[in-house]
Amino acid sequence: MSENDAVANRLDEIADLLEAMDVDFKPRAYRRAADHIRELDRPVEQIATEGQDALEEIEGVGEAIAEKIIEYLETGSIEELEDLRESLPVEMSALTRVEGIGPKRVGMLYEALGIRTLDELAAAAEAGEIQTVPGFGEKSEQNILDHIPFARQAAKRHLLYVARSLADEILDEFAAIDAVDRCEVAGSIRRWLPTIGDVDILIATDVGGSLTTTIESLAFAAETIEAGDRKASYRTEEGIRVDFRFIEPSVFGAALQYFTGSKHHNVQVRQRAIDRGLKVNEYGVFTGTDERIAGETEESVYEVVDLPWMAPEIREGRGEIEAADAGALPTLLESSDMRGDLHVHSDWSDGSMSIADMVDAADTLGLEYLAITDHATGPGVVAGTGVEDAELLRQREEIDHANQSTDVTVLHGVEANIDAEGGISVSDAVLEELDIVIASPHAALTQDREQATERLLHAISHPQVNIIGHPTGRKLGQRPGLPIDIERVAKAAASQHVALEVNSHPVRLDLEGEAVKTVIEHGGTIAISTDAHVGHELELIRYGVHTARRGWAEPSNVLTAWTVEEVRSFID
DNA sequence: GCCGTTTTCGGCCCGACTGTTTTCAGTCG
Repeated sequence: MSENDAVANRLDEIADLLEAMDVDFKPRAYRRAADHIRELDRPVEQIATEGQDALEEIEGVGEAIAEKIIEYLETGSIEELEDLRESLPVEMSALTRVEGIGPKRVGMLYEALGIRTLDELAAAAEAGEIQTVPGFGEKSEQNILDHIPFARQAAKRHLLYVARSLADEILDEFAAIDAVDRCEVAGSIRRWLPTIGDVDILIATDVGGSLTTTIESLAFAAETIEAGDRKASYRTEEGIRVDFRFIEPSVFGAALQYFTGSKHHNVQVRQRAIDRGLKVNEYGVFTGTDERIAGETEESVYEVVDLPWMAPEIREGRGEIEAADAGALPTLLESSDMRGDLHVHSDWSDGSMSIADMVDAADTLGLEYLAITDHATGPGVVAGTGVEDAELLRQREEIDHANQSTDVTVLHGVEANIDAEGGISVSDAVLEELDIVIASPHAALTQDREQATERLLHAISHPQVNIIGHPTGRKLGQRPGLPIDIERVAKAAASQHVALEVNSHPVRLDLEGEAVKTVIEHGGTIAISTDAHVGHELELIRYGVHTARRGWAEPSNVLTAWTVEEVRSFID
C-alpha cells in the first residue's frame, strides 16, 4: 500500500468515526480530501517536503487536514484519530464491509450492545440480540448473518477479465429478451480498468422492474441483494456483485454517460453544463425551466455542452476535456490496427505449444508477424524451463522452418531477464544473432524507486535490447511490482529507441494506462503483446489494446500496429 | 472541515431501495 493510500485510509476512518458520532458535514470534508489524496499522481510525502502550503493546494485539503497529514508522516499516527478510536473502539472498516452496515449503524450497535468486531457482530446476530436494538429488526439481523461471510473475505476487487467475461454472458442473455431494447455494460468495465469492484449493466426497457423475475431465474443471480423498479442488484456464486439499471429507451444515452463515469470526468461535464445554465443527470440534460434537451444518445449529452463524444477509456479527468477544447483529442488505436505480436512463448520454454502451432494460431487470427520469445535462463525463471544460450542458437532452425510454410513473418527472439542491477541474462554474442530482444524483470521485484529505476535505465542502455517486457513486473492482486519513475524510464527509452511493453495478460496489464500516457507524452513507443503461452491466449491482445487506449495511444505510438518492415527498422 | 465569478459565512449531490419508521433514516453507488 502506498503512503497515499495509508493517509487516505486514515482520513476515511476519521470520517466514519465522526459520522458514527452524528457529526454533520465534517465527514464529507475528510472523505473528499481522502479521495483526492488517493488519486494524486505523486507521493504525498514528496508534496509534504515542499511545506504545508503545498499540501493545502490539494483539492479538499485545508489547514486542519494538512496538519494532520504532516503529523501522520512525522509520527506515524494522528492524535485526533487516536482519540476518536478511544471513544468508539470499533473495527470500523471491517464492520462497514458488511452490506447494509454503515458508520451510523456501527455506532448504534456499539452503544446498544458494545459490538466492536465482526466476530462480536456475528455472535450478537446469532443470539438474536440485533433485533432488540431500536432501528434494527428481524430482517436486519438476518441480513447481517447472510453478509458476514462476504465481509470476511476482504473487500476484494476482481480482474477485469473475470468481470468482463461475466458481463458478456449477461449481455448475451438479455439480447434474447423481447422487452429489452438495448443492453450495455457501464462503469469501470466499460472504461477497461485493470480491476473492478462490481459489474454495472444498463437495460433500455419500458417494463422496468418487472424484469427482475426474469433476472432471478438466470444462473448467475445466486443471491438477490435488492430488486426495485429502477434498479436491482444480485451476487454471483463467486461473490461478484452485479448491478442493473432499468432505463427508458429515450434517455438511455444520458444514463450510459452518467454510469460510465469516471466520477472526475462527470464532475467536469456537469460543471460545463452549469456554466451553460444546464443540468446533467442520469435522465438527461435539462434547461433552467426543466426542459429536457438531450439524453437519447451519449453524443447528444456531450454535444449540448460543446464536447465531442469521447471513448470511455479516456474519461478519467486526466485532461480529456481540455484536450477536446483544444481540438487535441487522440485518434485512439483500434483492435483492428494491430498487426503483430512480439512476445510469445513456445514449448521450448514454459509454453505448451510448438512453434509451428503458435504460428498457426497467429495465422488464424490474421496476424502479419509473430516473434517467438522464449524465456532465457536467469533469475526468476523456473529452473529447467529457461533456454540456454546454445539451445537458443539451435532454435533458429525451427524458426526458419516455420517461416517457409506460412504467410506470417516469424521473428526469432528471446525474453531475457533483467537482473537486480540491470544486467541482461543472455550473452551479447547470442543476442547479436537474434531478430528481436525483450528484456524483462522477473525477480528482485521489491526494490525501492531509485534502485528499480536505475535497473531499468541500465537495461534500456544495452545496445541489443529492443523491448522492456512487463516493465514493473506487477501481478494484480498478488504483488505491486517495481515502483519505477516512469518519466525517467520513458525519456531514456524514447531516446534509445527501446519500446516499453503493454503486456496484455489480464493479471499483468503492465504498463498500465496512466504510465502509457506518460511514455507517449515523452515521445516513447509502446509494444502491445500477449505473452501468450498457448494459442488461444493470442486473443488476449484486446486487453492490451484497451489498456493502451487508456493511455491515449494512437496507432503511430504502437510498435505492434506497424508493418513488419517498420518494426525491423525500429529494432535495427 | 472546506470553499468561493452568487458567499470569508453558510452552504455542502442526490436518487433509489430497504426496513422499520406511521413519514423517515441509513446505506449505497
